Amino acid sequence: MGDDLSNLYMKVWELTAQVPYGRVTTYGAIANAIGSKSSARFVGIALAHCYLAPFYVPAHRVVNRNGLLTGRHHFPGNQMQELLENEGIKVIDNQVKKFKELFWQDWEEKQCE
DNA sequence: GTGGTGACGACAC
DNA sequence: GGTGTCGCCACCA
Repeated sequence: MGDDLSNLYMKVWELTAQVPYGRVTTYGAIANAIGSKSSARFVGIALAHCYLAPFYVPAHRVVNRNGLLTGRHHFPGNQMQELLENEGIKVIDNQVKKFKELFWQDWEEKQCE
């Protein structure tokens, strides 16, 4: 594939884009899905470059293991929280309410090999 | 080619 | 149970 962008970044973006409306996921879950479970940091970096993705990446649905909106500082103002609340997700004290219930990790197993 | 960095996670104390 | 520390792997200067 002649992808100019790194395949790892692309994986993170695709997995993030698979998160359905009103659901959230974690960096570790994505890291585990791309095969680098120990590199949850890399997921955050990939989302930080989500503007490079050729499609819309709901990065606001990705929070840390504690359900905290650690990445909201990278959004203009409190857009991240507004987007989550717009989807019916209650955010209190920068933390997703009922995060454990809204947590979603049912990645589509796209086995092409 | 090397060093530093980063939207985190797990473990130790 | 909170805090501190290390690890981790790809990107950027």
